[in-house]
Amino acid sequence: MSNYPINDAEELAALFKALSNPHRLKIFIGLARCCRPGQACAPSMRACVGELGDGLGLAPSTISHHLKELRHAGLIHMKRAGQHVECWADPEALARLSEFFHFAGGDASELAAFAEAHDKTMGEQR
Amino acid sequence: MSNYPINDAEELAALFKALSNPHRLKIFIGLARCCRPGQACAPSMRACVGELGDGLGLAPSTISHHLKELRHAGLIHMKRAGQHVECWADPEALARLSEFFHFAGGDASELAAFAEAHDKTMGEQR
DNA sequence: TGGATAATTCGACATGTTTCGAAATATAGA
DNA sequence: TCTATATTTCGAAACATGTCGAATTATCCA
Repeated sequence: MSNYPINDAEELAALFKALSNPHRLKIFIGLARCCRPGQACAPSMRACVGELGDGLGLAPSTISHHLKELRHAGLIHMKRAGQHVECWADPEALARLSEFFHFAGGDASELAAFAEAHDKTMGEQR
Repeated sequence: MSNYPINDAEELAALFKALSNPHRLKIFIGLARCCRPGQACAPSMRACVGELGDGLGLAPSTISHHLKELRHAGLIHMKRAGQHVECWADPEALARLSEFFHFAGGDASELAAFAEAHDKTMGEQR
C-alpha cells in the first residue's frame, strides 16, 4: 500500500464504482468464479447475459446496462456467440485489484489488535 | 475467488461504494499509507480532518461528509484529539478487501495470455 | 423469407450523490 | 468568559444512477 501510485486514484475509483452496486458485484463474482488458473475461463464456462440475470430478478435491459458498466470499467469482456453474448471476467483487472490491497494482507491482524487496545483505553468516536 | 461467499455481496458492495469516489479513495489511500505492520498506525502518524483536505481542493464540510461515508463503511476510524479529529484506516477492512481479490492473484497473467489469444482469433465485441 | 429467441437502445422516472455556504458545536488558550 | 480554530450539521442545487417497459437490432432455424 505504501508505494501505490496515488495518481491512479481516478482510474481505480472507476473500478470500485463498477463494483459498488450489489447486482453488478454479484454478476462479477459469478463471472470471476470460473475465471481462474486451471479452469481458465474457457468458452464453455462463460455465462451469457440471460443466465446472469437469472436469480437477480432484474429486467433484461437492466442486466444489459450493468454489463455495459462492467465492460466500460474493463472488468469483463463480452463476445457474441450466435444468439447469445458470452461474458467473462478480465483476469488482468482482477490482478490489479488484488495488487492494490496486497500491501494490507499478511500481518494486518497484528495491527488490528494494536488499534483495538488503543481504542479501549482512549474511547473511540461514534 | 471460487469459494467466496456470495451472500456477502451487499456488504462488500458498500465497501466498494465508499471507495468509488476519487476524493474518498485519495483520502483512504493517504490514511492507508501509514497503516501497515511496522508503522502500525501510531497516533503520531494519524491525519486530522484538515490535513486530509489539503491538496484536494474541497470545502471542509465536504471532507467531513466523505470521512463520515468512509467511517460508516467501516474503512476508517476517527477519534477526537483536542481541537482536531484523528483519522486512520481500519486494518481489518483492508485485510477483508485483500482477501476478496486474493483468489485472482498469482497466475492471473497466464489466464490473461489465454484470453488475449482467444480474442485475437475470435474477434471481441466493442 | 419470416418467425422466434436473445440482447441492446431509448426515454422516463424516482432516488441517491456530490458539493457548497451558512449556521451550529467542540475545544484550547488568553 | 471570550475568542480563535477545527469540525460537523443542515439545506439546497446540480448531477448521476438504477430501474423499467417499449421499440429496435442481431441471429438462428424452418
